[in-house]
Amino acid sequence: MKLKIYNTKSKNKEIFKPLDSNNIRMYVCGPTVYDRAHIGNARPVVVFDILYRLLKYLYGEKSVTYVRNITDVDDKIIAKSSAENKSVNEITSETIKWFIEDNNYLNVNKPTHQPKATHYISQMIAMIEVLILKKNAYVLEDGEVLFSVNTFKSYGSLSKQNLESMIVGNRVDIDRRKKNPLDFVLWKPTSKNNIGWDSPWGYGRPGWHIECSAMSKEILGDTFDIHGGGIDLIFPHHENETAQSICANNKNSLANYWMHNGFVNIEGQKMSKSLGNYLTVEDLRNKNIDGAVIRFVLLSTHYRQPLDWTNRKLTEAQNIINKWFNVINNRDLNINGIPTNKILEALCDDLNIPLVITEMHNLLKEEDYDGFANSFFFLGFNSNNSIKSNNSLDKQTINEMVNLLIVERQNARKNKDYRKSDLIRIKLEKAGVTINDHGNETTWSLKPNFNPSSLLTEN
RNA sequence: GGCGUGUUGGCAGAGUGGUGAUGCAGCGGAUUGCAAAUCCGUUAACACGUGUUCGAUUCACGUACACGCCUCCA
Repeated sequence: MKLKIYNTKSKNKEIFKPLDSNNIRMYVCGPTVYDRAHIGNARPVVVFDILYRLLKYLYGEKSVTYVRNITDVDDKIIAKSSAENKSVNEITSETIKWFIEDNNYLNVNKPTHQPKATHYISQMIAMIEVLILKKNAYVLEDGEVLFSVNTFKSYGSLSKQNLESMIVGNRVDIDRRKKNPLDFVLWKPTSKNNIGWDSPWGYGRPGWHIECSAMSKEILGDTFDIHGGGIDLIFPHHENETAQSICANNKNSLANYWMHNGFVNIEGQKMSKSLGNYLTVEDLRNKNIDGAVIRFVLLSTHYRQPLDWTNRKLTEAQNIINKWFNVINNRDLNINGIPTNKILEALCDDLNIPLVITEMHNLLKEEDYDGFANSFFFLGFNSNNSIKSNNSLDKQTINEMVNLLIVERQNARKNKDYRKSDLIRIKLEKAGVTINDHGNETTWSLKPNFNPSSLLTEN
């Protein structure tokens, strides 16, 4: 089966041809760690998790290297550290911990490498030195190093911009010291009491773009297969990154395929702290919304389109995941981890996950429960949490508690004490337990928002 | 001003040059003590205009509207 990927570079869907099919290399821009991850951060994490799973399936578990970096030096981090009177390291290590917890909650596979920028300072310095030597960069009097955009003739080719119109655009800062207003920072001088490192140009810290160039080179090599990230990164971040890497490495290309995911809106509006519609993964966890439900919503719109996060969608997703859980939990299944062909075909068509979801519905209609379950696990909907994470009760205790109430209700029904049986049902429903009566038999299942605490209270 | 994306039924959301997905909601039915869940059936759409074509929602051009990027941002 051939994987097709929409390549930002060519603006076309292309058949994916790896540089080396025994060593597929993918780099995705990860978080700047200064705050809790919002659902906009979670989208690329989940989308590229699916791609990672797919690549491993197509080329072999050990043939895929997936790098997702962590930016742990940056103005926002420094601002937060001084605002909260904590060290940069305290801020970043705490945020990284949150990020990992959120990812686990969403059942995201761990990338092969999660390099931190601060661990690659010497590689960045080395790369900047090469760029200066090759006259692609220049040093200002105060020790600031800038990349010279004019020295790279393909500058703008990834984002389809041309230099003149960008400069005409009114928002480029006019720094007279720059040879071209678009020249960007490689190394930024700073005072000794700030976080920084010694360099040939004095004490300072790296510019934003150079870290990805240095880390991808170190871990994946000069040229690799796939580079991903949010659509907003196309310009300037990825444009600058390619420019640096191509110049420093003397290669034609940094990544062969560039993939960009669309933004997340909330109820039709851009998410922002000032609008008060800022939604983090943690917020959803606190509401007991299952990771699989969040995952479902994030995947229910094609990754290149904008995704509108709405309450209505969340409810729909909850119902679907609930139904899927029931299928998985109430059957003997043959699990081999292999999704069906139609699911794979949809995934291979530039990750058409909405179509994948349609196929999941079809599998249930066709009563192909094994195919369904294997696809379900492949897509990572086998979340974790409904029982474990939101309480200290173990599965057995919950079973006993629920079964006790079920028996009580059945007895009430036999005695035609429907008032009592209805009360028990309502109580269970409130706790997130769904009752299914089939003739004389009653089965039950847990909803994604199962919360046993109300089972413990008396009526 | 430049670059880019989108406009599909009540809502969400794929896709296709000819047989008009899928989910939710709606409607009709089965089942049920009542529900829920489940199952069966069913209504309903392709922004507008011109062109290409035997035939366009699907291709081309234009118009309108919406959104994103060009500054930190996933």
